[in-house]
Amino acid sequence: MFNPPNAQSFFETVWDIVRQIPAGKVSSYGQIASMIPPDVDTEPTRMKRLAPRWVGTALRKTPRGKSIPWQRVINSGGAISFPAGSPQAEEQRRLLEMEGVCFDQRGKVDFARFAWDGPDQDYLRRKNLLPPRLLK
DNA sequence: CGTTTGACTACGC
DNA sequence: CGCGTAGCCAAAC
Repeated sequence: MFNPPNAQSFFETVWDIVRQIPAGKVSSYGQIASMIPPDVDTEPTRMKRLAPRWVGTALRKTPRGKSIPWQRVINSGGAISFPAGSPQAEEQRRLLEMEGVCFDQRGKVDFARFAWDGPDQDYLRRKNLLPPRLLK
């Protein structure tokens, strides 16, 4: 997906994309990853399962105080990826509910209602990004 | 400097 | 459906 020298720019790309997600909507690690062009050296098939994990890595290093809505990224199953009951999971859920995002009884978000469509075309072109894969 | 640890996902039971 | 797991490799210890 990216070589060590590119890690920082990859992280910043992730943070910038996450900043585009409006309140009340959610994205997934995989959806963010699907917008970032792969390295020319890397096999597309191989990066497929790799990329979302790096999005998680990038998000773990999210700088505080830069108003990045990290809480709006959840996993492909519609659930929060922090361990259930952990302080971080509860914080994320609280922030999302405050924005109007609902969780069902199993703790999942309905993508049909709350999935983010991705940034506008202009942003994609400006940043040289790919159209995101749509969330189910 | 070797080992462990992930804010993931697709896929097979 | 839900659950377990392989793949992956830079960070964090």
